[in-house]
Amino acid sequence: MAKRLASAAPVPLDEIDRALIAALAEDARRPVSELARLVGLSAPSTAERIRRLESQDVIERFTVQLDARALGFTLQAIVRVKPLPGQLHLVEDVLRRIPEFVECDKVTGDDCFICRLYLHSIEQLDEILSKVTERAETSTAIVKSTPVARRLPPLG
Amino acid sequence: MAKRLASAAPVPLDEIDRALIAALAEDARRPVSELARLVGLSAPSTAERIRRLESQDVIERFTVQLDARALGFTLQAIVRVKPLPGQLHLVEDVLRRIPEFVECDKVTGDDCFICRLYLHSIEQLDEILSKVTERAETSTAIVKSTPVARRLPPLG
DNA sequence: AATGAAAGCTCTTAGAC
DNA sequence: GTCTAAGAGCTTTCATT
Repeated sequence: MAKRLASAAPVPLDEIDRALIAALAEDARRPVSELARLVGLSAPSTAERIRRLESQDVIERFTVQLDARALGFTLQAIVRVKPLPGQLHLVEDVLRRIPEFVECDKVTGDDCFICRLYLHSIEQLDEILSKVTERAETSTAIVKSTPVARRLPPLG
Repeated sequence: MAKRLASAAPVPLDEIDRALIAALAEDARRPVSELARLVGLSAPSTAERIRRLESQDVIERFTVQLDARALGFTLQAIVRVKPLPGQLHLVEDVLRRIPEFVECDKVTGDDCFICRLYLHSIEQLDEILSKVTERAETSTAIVKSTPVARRLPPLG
């Protein structure tokens, strides 16, 4: 399965590709036969399109989206992390190793990292951030609601 | 399929549930028979566990993770958005309607919204933010790398 | 690239522990 | 809550257009 170069031009998608991706985004476990009906192709063609989208790296993977609340994570926070001088790599390692940080980006500007943190309670915030504050300044915002939950970007 | 109450106690997961979720997170399209082998149960029991995790809302959905770069989104930005007085609801609507905002949280503190924005080019940043800046102050950080890509929270 | 038909798997249901 | 067994349904292969 030939891997696409990171620098290559965008993969062009047709209407059927877009419909297929939308159907898979809704429920990735739908049988190929059902997907085929939805996009108006035969099952073999549909299966081949899915394989093609995977080998072109348009589809990274099929995965499961969990509900943080059902798992007892009653709070979410967005934490901005600004490492103290000389602590950049250590801070990155610390963030990686704390599993409650479910997402973390290194960004331009004053705050070096922006991270999403899942919490069982507000008390847990201090507990977790204490592992970071020896090496970085942090600034925490508690999530009150999520007007846009993770969604697909525009496909065309 | 009885829906779980949002306020209910966390759903307790056993080792098999955790293995099953991990296997589905890696590849949500794996056949039940393969999942069954991986977790050491029969196919019918495995299928029933998946249904149970869905009806308990632990599993929100099975979905597809796309590669933004293969789609031509060469840049990602994190934008903090602080609505001007009286513009809060309108700003929220604007963010929702711009599909390049793939995620958006309303948070405590001075910046009301924190959003993730996919971009085809740096020129597109101004283009998109101009729809917001009439109604809000924005502060943009460009993503340089992603030390922690979206991952599962701790399950146990 | 897409299709239909058929072989081979996979899923689900049923019934029992 | 789990299992086996068997029928129903799905996926894949391949020859064809």
